[in-house]
Amino acid sequence: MSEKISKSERILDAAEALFAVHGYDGVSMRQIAGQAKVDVALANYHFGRKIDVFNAVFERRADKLNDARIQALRKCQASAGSDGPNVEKIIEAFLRPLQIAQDSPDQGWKNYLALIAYVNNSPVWGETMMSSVFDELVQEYVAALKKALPNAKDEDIYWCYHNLSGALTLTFAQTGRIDKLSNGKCRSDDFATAYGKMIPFIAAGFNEVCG
Amino acid sequence: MSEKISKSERILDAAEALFAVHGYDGVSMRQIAGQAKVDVALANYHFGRKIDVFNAVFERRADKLNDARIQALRKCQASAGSDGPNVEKIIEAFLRPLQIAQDSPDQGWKNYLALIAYVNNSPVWGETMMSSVFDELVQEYVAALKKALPNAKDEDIYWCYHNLSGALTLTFAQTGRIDKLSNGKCRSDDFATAYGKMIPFIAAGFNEVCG
DNA sequence: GAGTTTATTCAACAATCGTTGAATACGCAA
DNA sequence: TTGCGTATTCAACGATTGTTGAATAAACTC
Repeated sequence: MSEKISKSERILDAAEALFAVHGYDGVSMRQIAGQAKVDVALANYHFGRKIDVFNAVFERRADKLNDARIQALRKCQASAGSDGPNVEKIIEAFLRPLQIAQDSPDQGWKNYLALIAYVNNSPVWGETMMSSVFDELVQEYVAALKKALPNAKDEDIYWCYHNLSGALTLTFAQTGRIDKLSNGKCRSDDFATAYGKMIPFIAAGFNEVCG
Repeated sequence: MSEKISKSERILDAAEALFAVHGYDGVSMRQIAGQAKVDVALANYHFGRKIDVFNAVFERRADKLNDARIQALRKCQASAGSDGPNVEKIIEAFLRPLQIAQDSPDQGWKNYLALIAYVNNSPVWGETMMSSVFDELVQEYVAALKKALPNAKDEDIYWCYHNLSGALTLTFAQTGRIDKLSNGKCRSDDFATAYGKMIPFIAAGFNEVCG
């Protein structure tokens, strides 16, 4: 028998998977409890209200993700000269840690990224939730990008980051649309390839607009 | 007194505005009816079930949008030589018709684009709904891009389109996140500027990956 | 203006929602 | 074993959900 997972974690796993697909309002506490094989009242007991379950899911993996990305940035800064890393290296540091979602045997990571996609695109949660958890990290990356693009205006950097964020978010969502469009040549869940194409694409965009 | 709007259109307007912000499950028939100042049962009478209201909203402006984009493509193809327009012209034709959402006095257009963002990022609706309404148009643009990028592999074109679609979708969503990140220097609802930065950004990405 | 179709409202249905207070089971210290 | 705090279940609450059949109003035809 493999190691046991506590019921409170099973609740978060179930909530993560369901919220990622159906959004906050598309999931009931009973669905979560059912999928976690737990009584309805237990989620309330452990986390409080439904919105608190949602927040708990959103924050659970945030630190690990932020740490991995910060370390990737530090590493590429360390191996660069005093001018700092170029745009492509910075984008790569931003994206590659996300492959944990594909490399990890834990399907929860993929669900988590899909949840981020839902939150980031939501007019309700997009600004507040994303900012509270990811802004510090993003501003570090923006600072690195400004150093790599000394002639850029601030607003240009942010618009380019906006494009990066959008492309990334759609990847997270794993909707299957590109699979259909490309008639199977591309696969939504193939993050490695997605990032491989995205890194030079985004870097070229930054250099064009901010160069 | 200005021209009257029929109750069934008021229902669609209300549904459009609400679905765009809260998604399918975050909106009740009673909210829609309330905002449209109409009885609860009327939406059922006119459109059928709740999901049919959703579909009706999604399809209402689709033809007009597709027509405008096809015409823009035809126009830029006509003014190009026999080699066809270059990437930047094609992307511009793809994006500029969307400015109707900003130029039109009808706020509904902005709501509609936000709804598209919701659908495109949804693992539930993303593949089926988007494909049924927009695939024909997209494949026309893909064909034009292939002609402009004769050395590109098919899958590269689709991955690049994926990046374009993601950046565009996040713009549609108008979440206000870039406003906060940039400390007010960029505004989520400023589509004209967003497209102005996006066109050279995306074109450079295509040329880099598919060139 | 009578008759008929369409549009709209009213009232109500069963089902599901989030949440809670009380009851029961469990885990561990003494 | 006794006690006690935590974890979990049970049963139920009022509120809201989508939907519908019947009743009423408006628009249109002849």
